[in-house]
Amino acid sequence: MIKVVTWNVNSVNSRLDRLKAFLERSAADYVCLQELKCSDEKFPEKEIRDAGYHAAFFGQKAYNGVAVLSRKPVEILYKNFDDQSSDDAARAITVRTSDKFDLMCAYVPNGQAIGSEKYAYKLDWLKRGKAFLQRHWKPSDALVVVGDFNIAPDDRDVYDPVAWKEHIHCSTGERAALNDFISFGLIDTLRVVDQSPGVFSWWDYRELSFPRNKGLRIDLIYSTPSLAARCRSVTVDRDERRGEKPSDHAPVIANFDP
DNA sequence: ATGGCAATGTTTCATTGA
Repeated sequence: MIKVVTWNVNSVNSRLDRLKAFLERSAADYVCLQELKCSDEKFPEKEIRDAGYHAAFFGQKAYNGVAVLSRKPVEILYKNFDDQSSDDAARAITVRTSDKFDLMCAYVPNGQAIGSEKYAYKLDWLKRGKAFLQRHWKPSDALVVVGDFNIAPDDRDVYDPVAWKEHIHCSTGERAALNDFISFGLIDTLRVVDQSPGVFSWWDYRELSFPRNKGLRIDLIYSTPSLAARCRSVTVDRDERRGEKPSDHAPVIANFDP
């Protein structure tokens, strides 16, 4: 099996002990991280190497930052998108693996509030992301696109769809932008293997949201059809949300036939 | 309707997250 993980760690340095324990216990082949919250200089490259992983990273002071950790070395293809827009946020890194697929790790903008400047930036980011995919890949290629999309794809992915109706992460505009992004030719691997509602990947730190399972599924693993056909399971590691100093996101893990 | 929690840097508050 090829095990691919996406996890918003909410500061890689603050989560370093947990990350090392996760690598040990999951034995994942590829771990895509978002919200490193550190510059490249402060990325814990040595400790990750000591844990048996290579690291392709694209950091930023205080905010954002993405990385792909891997058992085998990868080739970095792109940081962010190779378009003409000016990006001051480190939100995407794409690598070529030696397992015959390319892998993009994305941290989609939060969007803050519907109608805000940041909301427009979020929709535009996804539009630029689709154009980026179209420039470099075809749906018949082997491509995995994972990350914190900051959008719950449909109401099964929301603990209280009525309360969240037309709120940030669930709005019609965001869902349309996400559907347009994946219309490149991407499939939500979780929905290949599991149709059930209530599979969440994020729970607010506040209000005892995790014990009450008041969550959202916003951390997603997409792939092109050839790989989706080889997807055998997609699970959320809820244990990672328990105990001392968890991230507010849990890792999402997909297993593909080799 | 509001805030509640956590991390970072601008640090004992402001900003951002979702």
